[in-house]
Amino acid sequence: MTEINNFIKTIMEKDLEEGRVDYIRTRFPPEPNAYLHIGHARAIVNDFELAKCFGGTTNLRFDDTNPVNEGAQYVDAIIDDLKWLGYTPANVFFGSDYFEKTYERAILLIKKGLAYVDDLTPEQMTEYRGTLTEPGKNSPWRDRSIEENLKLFEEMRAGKYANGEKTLRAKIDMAHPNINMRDPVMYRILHVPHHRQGNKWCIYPMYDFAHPLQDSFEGITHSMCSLEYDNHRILYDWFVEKCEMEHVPHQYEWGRLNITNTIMSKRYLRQLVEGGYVTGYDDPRMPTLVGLRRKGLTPEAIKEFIIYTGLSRINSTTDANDLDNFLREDQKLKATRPMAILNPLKVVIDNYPEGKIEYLDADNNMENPELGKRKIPFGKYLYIEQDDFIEVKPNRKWKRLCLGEEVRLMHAYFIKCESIVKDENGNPIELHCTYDPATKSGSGFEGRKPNGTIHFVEATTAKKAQFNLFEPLVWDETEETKGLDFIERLNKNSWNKVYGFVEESLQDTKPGDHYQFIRQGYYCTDKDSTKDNLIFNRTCSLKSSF
RNA sequence: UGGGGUGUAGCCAAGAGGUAAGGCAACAGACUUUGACUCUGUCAUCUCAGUGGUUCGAUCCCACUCACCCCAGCCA
Repeated sequence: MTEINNFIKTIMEKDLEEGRVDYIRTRFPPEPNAYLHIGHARAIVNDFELAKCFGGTTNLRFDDTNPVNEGAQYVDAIIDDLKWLGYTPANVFFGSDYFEKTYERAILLIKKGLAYVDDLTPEQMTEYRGTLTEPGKNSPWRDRSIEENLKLFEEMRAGKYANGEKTLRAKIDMAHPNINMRDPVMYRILHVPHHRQGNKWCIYPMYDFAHPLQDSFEGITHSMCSLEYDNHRILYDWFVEKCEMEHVPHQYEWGRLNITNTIMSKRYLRQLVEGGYVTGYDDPRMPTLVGLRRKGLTPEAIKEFIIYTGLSRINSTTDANDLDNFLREDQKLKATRPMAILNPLKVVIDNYPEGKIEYLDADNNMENPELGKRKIPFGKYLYIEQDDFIEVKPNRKWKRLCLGEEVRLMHAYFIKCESIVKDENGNPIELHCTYDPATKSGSGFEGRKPNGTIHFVEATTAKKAQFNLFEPLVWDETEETKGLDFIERLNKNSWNKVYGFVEESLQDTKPGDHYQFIRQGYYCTDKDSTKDNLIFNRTCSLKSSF
């Protein structure tokens, strides 16, 4: 795997060299309220890989300081995604496990006169905060005595007040040019049960207060987050200092990853699912990790994509095709390469005996002999791809079949096109060819060079399959598609469903298998559910001409 | 029009005063049991958003300008 290298790594190296830290510890802190997507994967890969570079460790910490919308089902899903990606956290922690310790630091702040209980309503608080260009003004409750604040805060915890009635605020500066410093709320009252704490708490710490303390409790050295938190770093450092944290963590920000034509926000992803536009969070079209997994992406491909695509403080937009490129690269030597014909053109080998079927040896992957061989049938009647034939050779570059020319059928023989049967519109519907037995694959024949190599499927043994993005592979055994009359173009108005002929060997797919179709796309079988999914994705194709 | 962040090729991304890495894509060619893969070559030179300045020398330092992103939740 490619070694990671980016500006955060440089920071870590210097911190180590110059003695600011003597170890590296990172954390991945998802809020358990959504499924992870490719954007999270970038954080995960960087958090883990960067720590790994220096022999450090990474914690998984669920940032569950807001019980609204958070749930245990997401916790399991996130752990599962991490496992799938191949990462094992040094520890699995929950922000809520620190509630008591966090509370103690809040008391400390109150005692130092740096926090106060405020009675302002949410509307008033907005009003008092000022605007981007005008300073805010002090709350009338800002100067309560330490004793009163202590008492009130205890009462807040004890459940004496209703939701929204009071907050605990840091006493910083209502005129600060950075709005985050205008007495940010540290605790709000929420009479909502917590997925782990139950009804133990009715006050919950805000992210800005909880996160730096959590990082400190865990001895995190480098706390990475996205650029939008840049404005919060000043507050992060303020809490670490004023709460007298023994360990001082530091926050670093990087730009978010965007992908062309890909929706990444939780809100829109939820709309896609709830609106029924997709079949669920694991729909192969979703950028979620569970979706990409069903689509056939491998953890290796995702990691390489993330590492190669780099990291900076720019919010970048990467081409969606890159992900497919890395999948192709990853599977190049791992996947077997069966043959399938999507737009069949009938071929009759005139000099081949009627009724004879011979089985030829075919490498599962020409570039990797370790994947073994399989037997593929060859006979008088074949299908080739319509795109692989043109009557008159258009130029020297044309390396496929045309009238009077000879090509190699992959794993089989040279064939030469002798004549064409056309329909009333002049389109070819059947080719008559001859084959040369001397050119059998593996025979070492080198007498002459063919005009390219194309793939094929033996017509009488091939299975008609429905390549469907959303459903398990469907074998179609209906009579009308079995015979040789199946020549119509089935796929013209279909973008998510494609029919085609697949070689026999593909009927024995096993869960976890990946297949790479020559020039067509990918087939993967779901590793866990034993569901088969044929992923026909033209952007995955090995040829740009598709 | 307050504060913060960012501008390097079609897309990512290094370089942090000494004469613009690398990857993807693209293009050209070689090879090939598919044109994929592999290999070779090309691809920023009135060049690093722009304009001035400092300097022997500036993408890098300074000043100003422009563009884009983030911030006014008791969300994270």
